[in-house]
Amino acid sequence: MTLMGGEREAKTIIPKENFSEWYNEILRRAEIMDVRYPVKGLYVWFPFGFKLRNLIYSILKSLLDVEHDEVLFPTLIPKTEFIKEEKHIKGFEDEVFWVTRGGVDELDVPLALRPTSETAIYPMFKVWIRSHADLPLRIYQIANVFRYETKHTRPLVRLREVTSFKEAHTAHRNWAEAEAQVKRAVSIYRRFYDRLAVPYIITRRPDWDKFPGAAYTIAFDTIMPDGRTLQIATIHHLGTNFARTFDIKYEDVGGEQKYVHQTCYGISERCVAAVIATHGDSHGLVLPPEVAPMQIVIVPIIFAKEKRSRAVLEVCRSVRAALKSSFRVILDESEERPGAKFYKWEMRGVPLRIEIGPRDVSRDECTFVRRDTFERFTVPLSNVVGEAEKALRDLHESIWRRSKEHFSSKIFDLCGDEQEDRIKECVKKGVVVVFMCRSEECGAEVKERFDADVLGEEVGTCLLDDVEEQTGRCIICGAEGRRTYIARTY
RNA sequence: GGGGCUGUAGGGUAGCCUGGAAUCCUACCAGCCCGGGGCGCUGGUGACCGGAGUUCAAAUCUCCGCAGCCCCA
Repeated sequence: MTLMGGEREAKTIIPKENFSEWYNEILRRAEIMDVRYPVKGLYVWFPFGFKLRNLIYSILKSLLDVEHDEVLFPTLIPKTEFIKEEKHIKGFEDEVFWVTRGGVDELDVPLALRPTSETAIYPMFKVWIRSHADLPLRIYQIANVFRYETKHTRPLVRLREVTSFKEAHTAHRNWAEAEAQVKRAVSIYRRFYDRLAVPYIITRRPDWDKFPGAAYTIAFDTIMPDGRTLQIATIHHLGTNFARTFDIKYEDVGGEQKYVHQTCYGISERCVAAVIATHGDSHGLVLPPEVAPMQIVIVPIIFAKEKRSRAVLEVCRSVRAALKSSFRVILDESEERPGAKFYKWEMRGVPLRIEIGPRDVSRDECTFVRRDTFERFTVPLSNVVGEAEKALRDLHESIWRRSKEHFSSKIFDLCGDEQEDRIKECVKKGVVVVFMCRSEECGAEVKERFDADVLGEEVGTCLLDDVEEQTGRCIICGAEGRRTYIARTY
């Protein structure tokens, strides 16, 4: 290794240790988002990034389409509707963009750019829902929503315009049926993140941190490489809070008018950030094959003076033809040298690279290289399709296994053995589980003492489906507490 | 909410203090040479965040705006 080569490598490989810097570099170099748009908190999807987004969202849609109907509501909400639900408006008033003028005229009723769509959708629910036969009503939309964030905005994570907010809204006959829907939503989100191989913690958010207007909130969080958590999904049981505000009633079997019980649940493009952050490495993206815009790249190894080069290209093309019906495959015939191509496609997270050169052709083989491990092996040309299927399946399994291992190494279960020093130490590295009561004061004290936010009471994780109810003494006040996750958050 | 710092080609930088208009790397384009991990060589395109002010002269000094980063609540 020459000095020049060493320096070059030091400059171009991106260490993941400095996560923030790594994240920004990857978004740019892998062409996910362009951050150069001249308004704070608004970013541009590059074509490649948008392909990734669409593949991820098509999984989400396919999971929802089973029992939800997709709809699309307007972006603008009249102030008169928006301010109806008192707690809801209180929760959002600081971060709403308002449209106050049409041309040069002041609007009679200002229009809010939706920060979320409850107040757009529920007036229509009132019109749509007449009887118990209309229930359950389950819809979702994928829409942009706006929040006037004043703090540090970040692409995909903290935005003024969330471009890809998937929000589902349901209405039911009673509390129990709505609660069953909450459970189904949890299950849908579990399956979604399982397919993305993104680990998660599911908690019930503390009352003081629930969705404004909700009865309670369930949330999914994942752990970023720096140990901070990222909220990647929320699910709310709304009870009859919004139904009362928007007068959403149905006639039950006995002819009585009753308020519906509602739920809503959402996922934003943070799910894309989670995929990137969870799997990426110093060479760039590592993507689960199901969502990789390019699943296989074929790199021909050609020698100008080599007679067999023509044969190499022909083999490459026939391999592409064989793979094309089952995979998103590209044959890179550009003029770059093979090494440059390797780096380029690694940055974009192509799960499988197939190298084909004279040596391979003469043996009726090709060379596979896996993106996650860089493992290199030859396979017979006669079975490329079968071997590729296997390689992609193996890759998914192994990144899922690895991300779960990494995830569990960042969770510190200190329940029943909560020494203050140990909590402090572990909070710096990841997520800590302790016994806590539900009071807001104790939550504030945890923030003060450990510089950690309360995620909430344990509901489950990607590692366990159901958790046993355990109680212990709250680490702050000593009252009865439950298993509670605390962490530094994004 | 309060305080500090920064903004120079697509990306990263030197120059700023001490005013005379721009350095290097990378990327990009053309050509030669190559091709199993970022080849090399030759030539070329491309920038002082926006506005106002001071000055004979502003990347450089002053003010406002916009954008970004860091620290404290």
